[in-house]
Amino acid sequence: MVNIKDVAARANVSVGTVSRVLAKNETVGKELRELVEATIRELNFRPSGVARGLRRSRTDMIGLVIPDITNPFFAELAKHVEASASQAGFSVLLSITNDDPKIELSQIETLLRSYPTGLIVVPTQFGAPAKWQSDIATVAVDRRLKNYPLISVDHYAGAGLAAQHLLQLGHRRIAYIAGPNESPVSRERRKGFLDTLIAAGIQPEVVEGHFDYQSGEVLGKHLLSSPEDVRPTAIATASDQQAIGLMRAASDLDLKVPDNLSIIGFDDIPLANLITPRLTTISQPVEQIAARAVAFVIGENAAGTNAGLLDATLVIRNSTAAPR
Amino acid sequence: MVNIKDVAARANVSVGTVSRVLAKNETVGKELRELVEATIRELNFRPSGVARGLRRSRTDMIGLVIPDITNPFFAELAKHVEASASQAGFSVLLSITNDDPKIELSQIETLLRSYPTGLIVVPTQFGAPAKWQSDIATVAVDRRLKNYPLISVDHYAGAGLAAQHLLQLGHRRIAYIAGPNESPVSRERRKGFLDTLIAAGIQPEVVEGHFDYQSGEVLGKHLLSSPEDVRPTAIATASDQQAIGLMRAASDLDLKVPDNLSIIGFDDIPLANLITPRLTTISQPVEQIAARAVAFVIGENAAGTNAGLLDATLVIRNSTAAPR
DNA sequence: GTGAAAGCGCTAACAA
DNA sequence: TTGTTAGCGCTTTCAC
Repeated sequence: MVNIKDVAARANVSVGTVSRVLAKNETVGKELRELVEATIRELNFRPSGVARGLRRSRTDMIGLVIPDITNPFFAELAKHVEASASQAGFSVLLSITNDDPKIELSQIETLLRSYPTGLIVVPTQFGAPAKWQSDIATVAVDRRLKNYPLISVDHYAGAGLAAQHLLQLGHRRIAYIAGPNESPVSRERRKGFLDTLIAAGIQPEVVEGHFDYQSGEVLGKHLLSSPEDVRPTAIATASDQQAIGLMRAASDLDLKVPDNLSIIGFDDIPLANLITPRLTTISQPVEQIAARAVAFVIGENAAGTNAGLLDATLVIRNSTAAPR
Repeated sequence: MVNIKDVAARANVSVGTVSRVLAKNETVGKELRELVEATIRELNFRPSGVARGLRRSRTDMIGLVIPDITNPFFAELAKHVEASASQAGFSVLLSITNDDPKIELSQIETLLRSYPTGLIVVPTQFGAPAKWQSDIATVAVDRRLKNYPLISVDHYAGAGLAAQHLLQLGHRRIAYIAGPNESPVSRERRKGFLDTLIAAGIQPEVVEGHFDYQSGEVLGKHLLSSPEDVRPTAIATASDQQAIGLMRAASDLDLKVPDNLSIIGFDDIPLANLITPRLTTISQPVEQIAARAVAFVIGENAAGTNAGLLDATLVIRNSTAAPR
């Protein structure tokens, strides 16, 4: 492989000069700069990020640690993190924890060996606080992690939006399919939903499961099995995946959505807009979350782009309507 | 940060010995080895992968280059690649090309700066052959890339399986929703499907679009708009996403699946098993593909685990039935 | 504005 | 079996 020395020799300059050109250092004279640039192209010189990283004790990489890349929300997050990162000249090291704290720990230990500039992590939902530590810039996304700054949608307020929407449509028999109670995110969404409803004098039935399709279907069947006069006219879920599972349950029971049942989800995954009927849901600003997380860890967090809670928005589509 | 020298000093051994312990080199005496291991733990020593990489001209990373992480098939692939890689002690550098050859080129150039041990790439579908080059182990997945070994399902035979299934159910008026004709994968699937049908004396109607939900829906509406006596009783698609879009089209036209229309997809994405009705489809051995790709680039390709075409399997679920 | 040179933390070749 | 040491390819002082 051709290295910086080859380039220097070929261009009859010192390696220092080549390095300065690489760094877009302004102090290099115009002629020399152009000569060096030409030589770089001519020799097809590809600077070693590894040597650079060793010297600077920091590579142009950011570690992204997520529980599950097949979850559409995290896939979306990864997509935008990668886009922001590569925009800024950084590579992303992907690590998948499967929501297992043990794996999270060892994965992060491995990541740290590469001297990344920063770490963006969606922590595992359960279990003890992670016990790794390092002094590199770290930000938590979606879920709280120790004292690291958190970038996330406002789950509480977002769920409140969903409740309000159902209320405004005139629903009174409302049920809620929650996520696991051990998950803080799940608790916040649930509380946001319930608080709003209770403030309106309504006490919804709440069932609890996982965030996945399966849970939505199973719990949905349960909720919808009651006699028509007590059966909920609207069900909100803690995730779009649950909502989609719920739709399936409704269809199995010959219930028309939204005629016989209104459904509202949470997350606004791409699929939400593709199923029939299109799902009314609470949208997370994923792209913004990703951009902020990246900006934060690479130190570009200008004032105003700090960590913090971002607003969710209500996206009204075809799965909700007034009760009949 | 504590380094190998600190460990050596603390344990009163040479750095060479520490390095050998790190490398699990058997030639280190038991006592010394244990002493060093204890010291490593005591000092919380985390060896620098960067220094190691520089010295060896190769890091314990593999680059994964895919068009779109939000595509369920690629997400699944990424998941298993990450699992296999971290199993073997490798990190994965994720790169997303958005199916843009320009981006692919620059992303790969960036990846190469990190001296990865290997590259697993799902090349962009269209455009000229990529013009980057390097001497590190590279394998193409799903789609052909120059002369690199290809690991992929047998698209042609897989599509043939779908055709056979429809034939066996008794369908005669069959249509096919293909992927873009510029995509070799798309062409193989289409040819596999058509060849089988034509051999049975049937000439299906073929429409062409993209691999996404949208295309399935739009093209499906078109196919299903013909009068009932000429309308296809079964439609196969080049992807599950198209099949799901097609289901939506059918539902909009009040056609029951599989009573009035049989649908068979391709890929077996997780969602295929969750929608209503569950989708009959051709399953790709994604996990196996990922494992082989990783084994190949890290040089563990023992005889028998070579690159090559893997078998697709027919997964019969509820979206196909005999015509009425 | 440019060159010279030290050194980042490891590995591997060689010596003992 | 263990120690010593050169050097991987860069960046960054320090001179000039």
